[in-house]
Amino acid sequence: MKSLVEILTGAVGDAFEKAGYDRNLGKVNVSNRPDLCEYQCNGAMAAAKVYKKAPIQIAQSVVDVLKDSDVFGMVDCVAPGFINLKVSDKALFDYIDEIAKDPKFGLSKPEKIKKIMIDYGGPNVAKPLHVGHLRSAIIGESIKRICRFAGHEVIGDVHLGDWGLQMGLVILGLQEEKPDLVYFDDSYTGDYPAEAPFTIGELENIYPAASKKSKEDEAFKERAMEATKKFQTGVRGYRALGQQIINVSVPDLKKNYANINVSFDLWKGESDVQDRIPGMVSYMKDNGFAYLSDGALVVDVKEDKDTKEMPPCMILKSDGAALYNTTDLATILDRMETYNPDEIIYLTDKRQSLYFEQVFRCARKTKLVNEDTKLVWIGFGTMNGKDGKPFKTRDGGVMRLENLVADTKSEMLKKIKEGNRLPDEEALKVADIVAVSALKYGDLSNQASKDYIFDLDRFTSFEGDTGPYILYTMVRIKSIMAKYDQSGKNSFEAKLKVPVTETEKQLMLLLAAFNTMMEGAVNELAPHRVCAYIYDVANAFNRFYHETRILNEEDEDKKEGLIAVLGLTLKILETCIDVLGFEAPDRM
RNA sequence: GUGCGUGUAGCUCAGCUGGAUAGAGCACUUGGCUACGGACCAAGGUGUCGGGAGUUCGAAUCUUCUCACGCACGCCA
Repeated sequence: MKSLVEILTGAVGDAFEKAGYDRNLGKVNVSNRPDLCEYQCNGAMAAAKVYKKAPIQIAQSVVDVLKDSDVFGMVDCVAPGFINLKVSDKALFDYIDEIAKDPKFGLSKPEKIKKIMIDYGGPNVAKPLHVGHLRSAIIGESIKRICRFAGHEVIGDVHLGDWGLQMGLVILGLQEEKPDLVYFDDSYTGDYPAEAPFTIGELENIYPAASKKSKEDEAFKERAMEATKKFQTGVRGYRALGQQIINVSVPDLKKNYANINVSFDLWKGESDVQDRIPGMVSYMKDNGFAYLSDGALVVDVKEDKDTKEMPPCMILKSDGAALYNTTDLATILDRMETYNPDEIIYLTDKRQSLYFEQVFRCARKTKLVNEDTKLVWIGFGTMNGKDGKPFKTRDGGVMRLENLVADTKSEMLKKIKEGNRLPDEEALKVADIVAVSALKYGDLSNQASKDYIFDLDRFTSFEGDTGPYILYTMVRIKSIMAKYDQSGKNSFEAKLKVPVTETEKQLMLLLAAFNTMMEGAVNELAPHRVCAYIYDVANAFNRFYHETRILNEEDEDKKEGLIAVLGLTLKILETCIDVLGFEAPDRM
């Protein structure tokens, strides 16, 4: 369905044409001078040069044609050639009435439904999630939901780090502690126990201890690398242990992600594609893509138009071992063969920019991907503390994600209890929900590519541009609608009416722009646009609410119209926060 | 050295891809509760848009030069 600005653009385009000018000059935008008009068209100024006429004359002749249009409630032209417009109440009502009936509120289906894979999360098994994993999870989850809302087929893959040195460290650490385990007995040929030889709690201690030791003790480090190699080359006991590490880690990871409303469709990892590496490597060699350079196997990815240095993409280290690139390329191969997606989106720290450019070029050059499969990389900035440096715990360590979430939740609980509106048990549940909104909104309202400052006080505040403020507004709407229903009516059946006040119209104009906003968010994969939008909607609603008596409105017909606006506002806000990855409680 | 990114109000951030007087929030001041949730609303002032030059009717936005900071540049991920 056409957006409101498209409809208005059509009408103004017609007018340009009727007045004897190119209809493409009729592009209408939301006004940046709300004191003067709701929409504006600047085409007359662009036309001036082409038609060698004063822009104000052109604008005037277009305005003369538009005067009769019932789409506009006001048309005006101002020097040097702005065309100022207000949509008519009736036209706005007709439009909003239509989008209210559409589950997607007027967002058109995509021209082509794409199969999109999103690679985000990227946790390592055996290592607890830390704050560095937060942005990938939050932004990736939102982009997944945005694409899905748009109508695409979306698969989210966590892409576990389950193949690197951390596996060897844990295995060795465990061996030091429990050398008698059957996994370390090379002569053992029977089945390994179904139960893991460690709990998640123990696992979380083993890794940091082993990691620390490997930094201090060179011999230990070498043994860890050896253990890693034994694991990677498939020594039975080591493989079985590796599997146990995954078995114990994954449920814990799922729990932690669930805590912040993040979930994945696929729990594949680096280990799943190892079988593909030998074939892929010989394919690259056989077809002349890969060659030896300083002992390492590389593929050149430099292009003629490059102005910068572009090192080759390394496929194998000089000792013949696989590395990150190898696994990522094999993963692309696997995804193409298993899912054949139209698009693969990666979310990583922005410092990996060059790396992904190399990998993507290599995948293209070696034809691991189809020509029409898009590879998209989204690099996000660092989450910093108030001092502007990467976020740390008070004593300078790496903050575990679990602790960050817990801190946010307890801060939220404190604030909710200050409000003293809810019984303790409910307060606890609500605090969790609101805390997630605080955390996610605080992150998503910034542009992903930029660094941002994590400020717990600000994010958990009920005032200003925050998640809790948005939720507060929604809770308020719910409360009014519930009261309306108590009088025996059904708020969801209330019918929209032509707006009666200016603030109501302003709110409706914003609701009508949902589809335009969402289209932009989809095209740009930009959750922060959704945040900016709901903040505007919440503000417009609160302004409207403040000066409008709703339940006390005596004219039942008017009251029904007002309730219907509330209902639509709520539904649109709910849709928006859902794509952002959080939800609203009924009370708070 | 090469490349990429960032620089907008005291602080945290927007700025719809070239439009009118550059906007929000926080903080600060003031006003509004017999009100549907006052966790709200209204009002108040704050800017060399890092700097210079250019492109044109018009630049925070495009080009170029320059400064500051951050990041990345073959066997880590």
